[in-house]
Amino acid sequence: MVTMRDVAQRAGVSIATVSFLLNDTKPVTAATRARIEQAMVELGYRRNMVARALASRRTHIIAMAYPALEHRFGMSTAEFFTSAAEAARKEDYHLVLWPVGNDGVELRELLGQGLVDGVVLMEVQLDDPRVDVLQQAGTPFAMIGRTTELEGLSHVDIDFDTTVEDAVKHLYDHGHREMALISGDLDDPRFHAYGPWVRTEDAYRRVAASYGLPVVVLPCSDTTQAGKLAAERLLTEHPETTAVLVLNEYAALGVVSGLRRSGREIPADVSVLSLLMVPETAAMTDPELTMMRTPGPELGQLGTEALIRELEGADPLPPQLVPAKLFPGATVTAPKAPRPKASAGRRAARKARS
Amino acid sequence: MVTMRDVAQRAGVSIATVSFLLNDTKPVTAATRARIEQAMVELGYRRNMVARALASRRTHIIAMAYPALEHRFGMSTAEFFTSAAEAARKEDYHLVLWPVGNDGVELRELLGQGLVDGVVLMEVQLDDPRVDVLQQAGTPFAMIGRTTELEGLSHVDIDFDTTVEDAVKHLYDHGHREMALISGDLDDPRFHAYGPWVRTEDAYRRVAASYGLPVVVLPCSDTTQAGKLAAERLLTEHPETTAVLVLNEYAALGVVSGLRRSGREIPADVSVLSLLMVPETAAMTDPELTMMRTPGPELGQLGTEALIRELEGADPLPPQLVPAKLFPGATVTAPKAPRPKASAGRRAARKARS
DNA sequence: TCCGTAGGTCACATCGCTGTCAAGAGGTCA
DNA sequence: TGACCTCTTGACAGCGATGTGACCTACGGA
Repeated sequence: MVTMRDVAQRAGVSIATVSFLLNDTKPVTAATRARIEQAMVELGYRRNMVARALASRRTHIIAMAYPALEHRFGMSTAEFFTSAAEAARKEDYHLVLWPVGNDGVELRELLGQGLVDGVVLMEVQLDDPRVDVLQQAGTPFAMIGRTTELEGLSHVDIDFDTTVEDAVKHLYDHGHREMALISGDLDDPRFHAYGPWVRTEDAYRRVAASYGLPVVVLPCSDTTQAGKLAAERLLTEHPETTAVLVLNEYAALGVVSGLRRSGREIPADVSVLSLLMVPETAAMTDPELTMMRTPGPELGQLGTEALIRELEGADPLPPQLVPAKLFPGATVTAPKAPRPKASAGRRAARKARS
Repeated sequence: MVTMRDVAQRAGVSIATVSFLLNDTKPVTAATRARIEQAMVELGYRRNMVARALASRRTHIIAMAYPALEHRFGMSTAEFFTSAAEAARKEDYHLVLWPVGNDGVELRELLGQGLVDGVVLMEVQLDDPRVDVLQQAGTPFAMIGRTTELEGLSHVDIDFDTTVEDAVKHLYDHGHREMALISGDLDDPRFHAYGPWVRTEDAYRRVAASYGLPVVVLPCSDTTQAGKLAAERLLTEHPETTAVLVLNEYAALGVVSGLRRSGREIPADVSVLSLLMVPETAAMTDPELTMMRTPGPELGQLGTEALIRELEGADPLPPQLVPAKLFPGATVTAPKAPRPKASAGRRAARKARS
């Protein structure tokens, strides 16, 4: 293995000088620099990360802690990951995906080993034990998602309020007045405090009310199968529904099949709008789903940047909320028996909301 | 930070003794062991991986090198990853997902830094530049997939021959005689040497011929959209087809929509069988897809174990090929106009194949 | 009684790099 | 010429573990 000592020797300088050049910690004359750089090329020198980490107490590794057991690693997550990895590489960090349990035990173990400089936390719960672990360990971290208590925690998240607002507006503007939300299953212990589900459902209740709409919410877990069942239940319990919003992307696929299996045409009989989805998944149904596109790339990047700034001691990035943007597909249209335009009263109610 | 020195001091022994205990490298008296262990608990000692790595020249980190740019990280990949991570943890290794390019450049960089002990290679191409990089660097590695030249390379892979054989047999036994394979798009430069696609297509041509079936193969890339188009093309070019095998799981979803959009009932008019898929994806269509289930969990585990054995200097695990197993869904049934049972001649032809 | 052997323990060099502190080189100014 | 800077470079003490070689008991056998 070629070490710094070898390079220094060949360049006729001390290893300290090589280190200064490599880390840009002290100025080095152009001539010396040239000699060192040439020596490095000639010897094929590559700096040893482990030794560097030990000496500097910085590994330049960031772990993306992903609760692999509780959450399936789907397309959306993959998006977060790849964009985060890219952002990290730009700043000379390695981002790796680290599967950990939601309870924080494995995370504590990981931190104790001193292998990572910081952590990007995914799938954050409203009251997440992993946050305590990280704080206790004093490890810098950024959340993609957020806990209820946010005091000084750097985070980025989806702007659920705006997302839901835009989604409902889209349907409302098409003339829908009988909507339903197929939400998450908050009774499932794994998810009862899962931020995206709680926040989306809250937002929907608020927005629907402000539009003067009846509030219909059905729980549904995160599988296609569950989506099928939820769709069937919806049709029995609320046959008047003309448009349905679906929170989970896999459930959304099931809702489409479920509705169709029960004889409904999409979108002729029922419009469907998926609230958090990636284009790949939207393309899986026929017709292609209209969706709010999860801002995975943005959030992955922002979260990583926020963390790195903290690691580098730069000014912290302010927390950011990014809404999912509407991507029209072909599953939303006007309801069959068009209702009269919204009355002035309703509009007023909506304005008053604010 | 609590170091070994602190523990040693508190237990009244030298740090060497602590190290011996921790690594089980030399025997330690029960009494000494007890003292040390108590000291560790009291101080909350956790051994520093970085220092350990530097001194022992083993980081205990395994990278799963995934070509994130060329291949989408889908459900199947997630399965490989999680099962591999689990297997690694059992053997006291950390497995992390490391996104690298297919050309080997980033991989070379990663290896140079001395951060990983070994590499699990995913999505192997028939002639993979990453293999050269790994061999040059002298880094132990195991492949999930395989190159053409396998001389002494430890690997595990899907048994494409058996998988395709079983799949075709399933359809044949249902009475299908007009099949088609919607394969990978080998003209796409990213995939022209992608093992699974090449091997599956080869196997299919062989098996179909041995069954005396007409060989119909359509290229198709790995998206739902492409699957839809391929289905339409199939119906125009080979309207006689009664059963279709689909290689890529996302394409399979598209094939189902495509067929249905063209007015075909599934499975009444056309049977569909997906060749490499995970149950979650199979559940996304309606009716649920009949599939050959990708042996992701098995392969992830086997690959990791093979690598770890190599790292530990144990006897190498022999290369293993695992077939995908049939998971009946509801997309395969007998063709509408039942053909006469296979003639004796055909059966003979099949037997003769071997 | 003496020696050999094996089991336990310790001191210390080492892994490859960082970063502090000190010192050398060269220039400026009085 | 000497005092005083500034700009570069070097020596060296860590970082927290590993693992070799030496040493120090005990104990059994001759």
